Amino acid sequence: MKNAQPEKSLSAQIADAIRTAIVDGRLLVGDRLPSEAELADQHGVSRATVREALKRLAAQSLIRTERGAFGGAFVNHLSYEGARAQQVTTSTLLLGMNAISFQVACEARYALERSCTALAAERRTEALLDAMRTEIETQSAPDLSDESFCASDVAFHRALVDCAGNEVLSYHLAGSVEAMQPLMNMTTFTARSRAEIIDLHRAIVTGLERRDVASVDSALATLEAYTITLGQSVLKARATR
Amino acid sequence: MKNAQPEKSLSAQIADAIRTAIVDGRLLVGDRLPSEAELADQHGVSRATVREALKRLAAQSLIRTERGAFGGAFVNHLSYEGARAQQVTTSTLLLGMNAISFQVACEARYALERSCTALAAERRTEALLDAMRTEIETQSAPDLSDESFCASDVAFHRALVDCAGNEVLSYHLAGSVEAMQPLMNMTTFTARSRAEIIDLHRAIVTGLERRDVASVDSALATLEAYTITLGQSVLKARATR
DNA sequence: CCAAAATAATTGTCAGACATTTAAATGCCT
DNA sequence: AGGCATTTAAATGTCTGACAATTATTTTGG
Repeated sequence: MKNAQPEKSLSAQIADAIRTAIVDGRLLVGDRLPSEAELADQHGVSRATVREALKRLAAQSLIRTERGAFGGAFVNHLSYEGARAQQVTTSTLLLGMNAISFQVACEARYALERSCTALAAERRTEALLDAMRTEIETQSAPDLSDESFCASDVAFHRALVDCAGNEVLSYHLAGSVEAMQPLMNMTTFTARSRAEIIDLHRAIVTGLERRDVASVDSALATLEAYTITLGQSVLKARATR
Repeated sequence: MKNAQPEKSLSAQIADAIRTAIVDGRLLVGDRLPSEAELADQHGVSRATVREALKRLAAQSLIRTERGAFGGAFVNHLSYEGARAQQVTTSTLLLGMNAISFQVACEARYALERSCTALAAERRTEALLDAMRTEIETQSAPDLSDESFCASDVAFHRALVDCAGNEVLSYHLAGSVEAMQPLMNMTTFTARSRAEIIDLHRAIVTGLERRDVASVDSALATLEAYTITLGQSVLKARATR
């Protein structure tokens, strides 16, 4: 295995070195890196170059910097929330830049979401079911804006994946589903289609209450099919306009 | 909604401004940003500060820089590969830092992977089935190292998710599954356990050939259960040592 | 003993310089 | 006119040295 790119910038090389040290565990969460001046000495470069390297790492949330005496750069604790937020921005950008068809995105979204149904039916808690019921209430308000409806929809599905009681699964699913939300939001919702969606949400909650995996799964499948037809009719309307 | 942190560093503020411009579509893929000197003028800061901002964006693969006349910073095209690589490093770090139990990770991994079975059975191609058969051959070599066995295992599962024929789904699943690989690799494989795993891989391929969703799904479920027992026995062996 | 002030360490920012890279413009020779 | 070598200009990459701002610690004064 050869070195591939010996012509990378110094700041990138230094960032890579530190990143590797963190990933390999030579630097642990909370550890303080040497000061910028020391790092500059160690690597034989100027402080400006070290700073650019540190900014790269900060952009990935791998480190944070604190000012003042005994400040410096510290290895960050990466939280689920932080990691998810990063994943969402990356995925959202990816989908936005690659002209994904609505149907493909929709298929992926529901395929992913359905991976939690079995666990969710088994482990759902009253608290999460209540959260889902509350969102259904919200969605039923007649004068709700499209944005608010979508936001509540996201919250509903978020609660659904949390029902699986597996934080790793929640992290991946919430990130994937949320990243696709901008594509999902292409559709505008009529009162008729909202009613349809809310009915399916009710079916999901009922299925979870009864621990009936099949009915939850089929409600999600119906929701997927319905969302795709909604999307297609929106596209058709735009084409003939 | 208030501004939360008006005391963010200038380089972070400038990075945010440019990032927002990219995400909002005011800067398109391939567009060239103003030169560092121009950006410094526009924002009323020094070139060093602008450079730190640009390095932050480069770390997220949002831009790339080219040297020379008519070089500069260009908005990047985010590829599936690039996005997946970023997702894997973030997720790997997250899991490594949060002391995830083997069982929880395993459960999440297989739950996610099973989300592609229905589509995979429907759409599998001969090319991908062949790729999976080839990996099974590789895994059957008696003098294979544990690392090579794991690598082939990843390739096998990668081909499986690709069978679903949905690039968005492949992206999310491949990233999620790959991120959990380090945790999966805790286990060491005896000849006996390898044979067991290979048998299940064969069952998966056979199921896909016959477009038999249920048998693929049950093979994955068995594989999950077997992997968990393997992990537990490894833990037990370590505890009593 | 406590509070205020000085101190020191460290990051954040700036200004200017030089090195390096690269595409385009120029000039020269055939 | 056309092709090849050279020069030029625009840009990023790096270095140096300085100062500002922040903050934990130490010192000082009452």
